[in-house]
Amino acid sequence: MPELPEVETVARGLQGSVAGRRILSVTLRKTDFIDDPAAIERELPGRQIARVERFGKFMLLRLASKNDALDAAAEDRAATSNVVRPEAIAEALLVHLGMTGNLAPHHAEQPLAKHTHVTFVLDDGRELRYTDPRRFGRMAYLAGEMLATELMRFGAEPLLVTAGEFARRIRGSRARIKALLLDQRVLRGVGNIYADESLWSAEIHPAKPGASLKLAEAETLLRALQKILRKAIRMRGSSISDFVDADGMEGDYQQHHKVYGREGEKCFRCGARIRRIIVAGRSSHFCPVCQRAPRRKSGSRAAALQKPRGVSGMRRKMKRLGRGLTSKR
DNA sequence: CTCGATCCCTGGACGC
DNA sequence: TGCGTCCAGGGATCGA
Repeated sequence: MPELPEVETVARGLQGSVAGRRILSVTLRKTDFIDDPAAIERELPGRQIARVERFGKFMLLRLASKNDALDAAAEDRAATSNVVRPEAIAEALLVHLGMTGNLAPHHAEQPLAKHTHVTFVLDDGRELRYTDPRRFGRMAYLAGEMLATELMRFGAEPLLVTAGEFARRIRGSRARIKALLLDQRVLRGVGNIYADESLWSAEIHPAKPGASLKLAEAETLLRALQKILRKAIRMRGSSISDFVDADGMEGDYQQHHKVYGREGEKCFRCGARIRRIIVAGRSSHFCPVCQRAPRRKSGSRAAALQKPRGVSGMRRKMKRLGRGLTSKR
């Protein structure tokens, strides 16, 4: 399932293989995952793909402006900047791979794979094809204000966000940390695998409320997440279902998963059996020993089992965390 | 604000 | 071999 490292891998592959190519024509088949199919049929033919970037779990196929040739100098400037300049993303095709999406170039003679819903004929004899059996993906042509507005819905880039900003976003919410990591308005790009892996690394229980994390815990979690994401990118992502990149290659990071998909197996750190529970509506894999359950609520039972609690002071935890809010917005 | 439930969708795993 | 059933999961949406 494509998350940040997988999408980054695909985007890099496409940047190398189709950037600079011109789209000659478009063929749509199933379109129920496309925002505005007519817009794609109307706007894409004749357009040049200037660059392919990742934005959270989205790929952004930036289109060269209609008339001008690619301005190499301008492209270089934009590529080395962390700031997304509005004029540099005036028009783009957004592609979200969902669970089973795949976007990759093929020779035109190659037979269409099953579930091929979109075909972009390129100017070099190849076709950029989008396949997606489950159609949980999404595709949209967006320009100008519409594009800017859409991108503003998302939170910070996990690899760029500062520890302070991350801590502010996490600790300002009472939602559980797992839910916060998956919330694309908080961070863009983190999915179930890397959320579980980073929580295990940081030894934080997935059901722990974000507001209950110490500042140091939040920093540890971010560093763990970033380290894992970088390593996963280096290994071209995780291929757990049938993920392959734009070259048809599988990733290798699934071999390094510590908890994801390891229910019942031994924790690499302490030997306890990895458990799987549902948090935020998603499977959450964790070590019940390394990642202690938060007190109160259903977690109280586990806490009581592990530590017979002091006799009387059963609920001295009235701290109430003075509502650090002011998180604006 | 946060939660759970529900829906979308298909292939793969599993049981008989 | 061939069903039928359950499940996975990102994200939108809705009611609580």
